[in-house]
Amino acid sequence: MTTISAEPRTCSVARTLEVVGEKWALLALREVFLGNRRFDEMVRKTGAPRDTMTARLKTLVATGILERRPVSEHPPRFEYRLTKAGLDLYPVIVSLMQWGDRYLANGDAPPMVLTHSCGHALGAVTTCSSCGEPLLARDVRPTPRRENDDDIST
Amino acid sequence: MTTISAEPRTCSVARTLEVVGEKWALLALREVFLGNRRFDEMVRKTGAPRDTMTARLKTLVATGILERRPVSEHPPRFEYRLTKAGLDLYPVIVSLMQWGDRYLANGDAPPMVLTHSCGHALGAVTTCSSCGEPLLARDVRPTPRRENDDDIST
DNA sequence: AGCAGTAAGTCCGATAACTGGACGTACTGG
DNA sequence: CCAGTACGTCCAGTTATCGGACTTACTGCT
Repeated sequence: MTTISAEPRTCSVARTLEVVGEKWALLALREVFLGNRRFDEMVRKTGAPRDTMTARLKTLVATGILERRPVSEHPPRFEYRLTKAGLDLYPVIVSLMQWGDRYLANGDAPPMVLTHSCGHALGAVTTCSSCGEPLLARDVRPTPRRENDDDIST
Repeated sequence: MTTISAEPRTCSVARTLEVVGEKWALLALREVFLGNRRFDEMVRKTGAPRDTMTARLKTLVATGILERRPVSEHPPRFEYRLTKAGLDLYPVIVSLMQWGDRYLANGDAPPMVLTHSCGHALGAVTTCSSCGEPLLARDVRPTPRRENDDDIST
């Protein structure tokens, strides 16, 4: 009875990284979140090679994170807009930024400050949706599975 | 008066991605968060080439995200443990997982469920630390700077 | 003692991806 | 007509990644 090699774990982290797990993809998204939806702008503000940006945008569109829509017919111009799925990647971007502000700042002020609509500078906290407490790694465990951990029963 | 090219924006997202902005680095971290701290285990569970894993772990250690500590002298064995900085990357991993669960599940159940110490299955919500509201991209704006946006005054 | 096995890497050659820069096309505005 | 912008594509050179074999240092079994 052959067991399918359970080894490389397929989890949602891995799946997500197949799509956005690369510097330029995430930086392109950062720009879109900042309101810059045009190809050249993304290239300039991120520093990505145009080729690479083309490729990343293509997969972001293919996965339904961005939508490429014409914004002018006659000089053919396009805009990349966030879909619902794209908007939901905001926590990823914000947590990356938050971490960088804390640990890569070299004592300088953060290079960019965001303001929340409540009027304060943004600090993001990831919380448990059930109890509302800030999320700490030590408070979280994989839920034990009914079946063998390495094998899925028929 | 030469202005430093303001073009490729240096923000904390970019800085953070220089360190963890790659699939295998994040997947290695996922494993450490799940309690697998050994080289071979990370290789097996992530599917990364051993070479690449070596390289990633090296930079994670160099940046102070992981600590490589001997766990046995005589068969020389090592363990990679999260530092404080490493633990603070938890929100990044969790948001990636969360997003994958929502958008890459194909209607299947999430491949892994986490349980929070409050007793419920983990759903993570990123909130504003000032007002506590769930964070939506549309409620956040870059804080206007005093000086020109592209130039830093002397 | 001899053999199998594990842990933690290193080394290798083939392939794939990334890179910067030049180029193409389709326009607008002066 | 010329300069400029937007949105790419094409190229050739460099770098990174990949899977697999190999090394070193042990332990445990027979």
